[in-house]
Amino acid sequence: MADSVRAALINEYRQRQRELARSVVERPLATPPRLIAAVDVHLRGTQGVAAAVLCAYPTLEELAHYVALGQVPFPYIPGLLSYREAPLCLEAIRGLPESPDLILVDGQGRAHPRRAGIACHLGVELGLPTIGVAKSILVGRHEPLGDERGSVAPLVADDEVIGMAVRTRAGVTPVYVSVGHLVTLEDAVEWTLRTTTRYRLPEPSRRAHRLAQDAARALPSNDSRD
DNA sequence: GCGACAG
DNA sequence: ATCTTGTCGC
Repeated sequence: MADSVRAALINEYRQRQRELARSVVERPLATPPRLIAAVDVHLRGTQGVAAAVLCAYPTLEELAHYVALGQVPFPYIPGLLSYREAPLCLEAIRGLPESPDLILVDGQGRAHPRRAGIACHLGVELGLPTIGVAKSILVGRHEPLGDERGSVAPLVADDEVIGMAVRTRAGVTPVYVSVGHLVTLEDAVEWTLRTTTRYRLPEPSRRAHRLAQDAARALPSNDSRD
């Protein structure tokens, strides 16, 4: 397709994100979440696998999980990840036997060029509290943070605090936490730390990651068409 | 024009 | 993310 057409489509999606960003609600979690879920996606060619895991808090015991398979409908374009991964994530979360009180999402929430990362997208679509927990930065910068678990540093872009770099474990690269929907940034950091035990990522996220990875590996094989 | 760039 | 084994280090 012509580059000009592609550029016009990209602008359309960006505009949609600006609208989505206006629907995001940042407010304190009403009650402590008892059911905490996480979602993650693994890709194999044009096929995708999304896994949602439901855990109990505070035990972090796994109560249920659901795996959704399907074709991935959109290319990876930095800033437009939602359109690639959100449909399968929604299917996976909706497949859980109970609605979670909080969802941990692999990727950014507000820490996005238009303040509309995939955690915002899923939260608004589901009407549920979500937190973005990303392994790397999409936009923004931060000062160095302490070495101990629990150290934080504000992630700033356009003179605005859009998220927080959080050391979830001593001696490991921080994760980048931001509001998805129906939480505050303080809640987001608090619940990221509360669900993280001995690894860099929260336990529900790790389980979703492995589940999606295993399911993707078991998939037919190499169809990496364009 | 030159990088940066979630997963 | 994916293509992919071993290897360095606590």
